[in-house]
Amino acid sequence: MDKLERLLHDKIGFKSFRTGQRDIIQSVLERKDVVAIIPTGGGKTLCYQFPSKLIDGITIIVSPLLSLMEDQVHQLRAYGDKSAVQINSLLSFEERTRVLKELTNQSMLFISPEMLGNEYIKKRLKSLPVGLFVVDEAHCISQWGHEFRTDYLRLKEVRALLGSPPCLALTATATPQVEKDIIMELGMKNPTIHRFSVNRKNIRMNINQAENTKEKEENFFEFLSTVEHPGIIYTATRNDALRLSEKMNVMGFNAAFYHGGMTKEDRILVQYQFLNNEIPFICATNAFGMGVNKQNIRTVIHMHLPSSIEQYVQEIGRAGRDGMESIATLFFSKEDQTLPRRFIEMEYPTDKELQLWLIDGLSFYRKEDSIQANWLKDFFQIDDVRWRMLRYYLEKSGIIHADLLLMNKINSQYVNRLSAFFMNRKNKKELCLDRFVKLVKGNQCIRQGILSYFGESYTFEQEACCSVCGYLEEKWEKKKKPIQRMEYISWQEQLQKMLLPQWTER
DNA sequence: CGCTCGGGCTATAGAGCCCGAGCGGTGCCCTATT
Repeated sequence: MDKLERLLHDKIGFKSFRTGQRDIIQSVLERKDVVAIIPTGGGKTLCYQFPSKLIDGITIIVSPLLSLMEDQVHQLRAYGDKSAVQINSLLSFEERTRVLKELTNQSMLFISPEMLGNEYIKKRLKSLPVGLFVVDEAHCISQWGHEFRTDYLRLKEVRALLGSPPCLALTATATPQVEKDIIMELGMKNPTIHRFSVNRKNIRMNINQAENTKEKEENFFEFLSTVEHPGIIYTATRNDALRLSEKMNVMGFNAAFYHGGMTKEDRILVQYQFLNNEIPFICATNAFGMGVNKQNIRTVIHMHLPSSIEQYVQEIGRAGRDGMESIATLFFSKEDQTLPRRFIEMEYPTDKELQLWLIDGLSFYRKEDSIQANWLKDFFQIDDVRWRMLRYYLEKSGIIHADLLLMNKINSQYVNRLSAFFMNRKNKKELCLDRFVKLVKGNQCIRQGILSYFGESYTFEQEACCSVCGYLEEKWEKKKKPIQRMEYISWQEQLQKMLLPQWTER
């Protein structure tokens, strides 16, 4: 046991580090900026929990989801670490005030990027010594920051405001391109990169091609009777998640559904039941997964096309965290491409819209110096997500300042530049999708394709790899345990059983 | 882009077809408090 391990034992109670942890922690303790790409289940939490005990000042951990923060804080508490707190919308005003007041006694603060935009909170944090700035699930910066959650792109400013403390970015999946993006958007200087392979040897990958959607679904149900649970089935739409889970129940596979349109309570309930092995299958949109800390997921099925290889790897990575053999299968038919393409399209305003909003719409007010920025949104009824993105870029260019849209700064050249910028972003996303489609349709080894996308080479031997290399070996066939189908009970019958037991007994 | 849904038409009294409109995913935070 060396010095660092002794400290680990004293402070946390662990005897040794897992692969990669030591190097990452060492770099953090040397006060370097660090990017760590470490596979799911690799013990990311320790990489900031342990340093937070050793360095002066508080450690701020930026986290993308409320449930993730809750989970982290609870887990730390469960292991006896009471020095972690969180600030988010789940707290009442009084609670938030109290937490902010007592921050000096804490070593870790979990917070959302949006909350870090709050002036009062920034002011309070600025008055504290900040020892380490951590961004958990840092691929969100690249995946969400530029369009969907632009507060991710403001983290650089926040970090500078806090006196540029050393920064640690953690993620399980980052291509070299995403890694660059993270470094730039966090304003890191000469960061140390710790990159571990994204390969998950215990996950076999399978792609099933069908002629059309109907055939795809038939293939899916045929396949379903051969897989092990627990399993996640990803669908493109909320409606599909619901429909498929109903159909699965009729076929005797007990399944629930999950998507972002459900109430918070329902989502928590379903997730809880799945975590506790009360439901073997869950049909979900991509709302489900991040932060779902379940070790024994055996199967991840895609009934749609994720929009990039990263996204796919993130989602299949939820299988087999216990290291046991698991399977990921993607069912594909050519129609599946249209929806992700549409989603990419929908994120950005068209040239026509930009012209209408920023040139034609404002021509009326040319004599004024400025107008309220939100006038644009309200007048043209721009949807929330696109407005927030547009607003971010208008603020970045100084066209919106202190809630005011400055008339003299806007002209058609600017609008053309903005539109070219959006076009460029859109093209990039389309290329990511194209690359994935090529992988899905092609006859190259899937694992090799994925690894090369992440800048890795595939040099090792894998017993059973993917549907191209032939994972459906006899050995694997023998190992499978077919699942027990449940007797289908309609919700009407279930309700009757609960409310009128005497009826069902009769 | 491609599906689903609803309205309207036809041609006959209930149903079938066509066409256009609308929709499709991810999460923080919320008009403000200290």
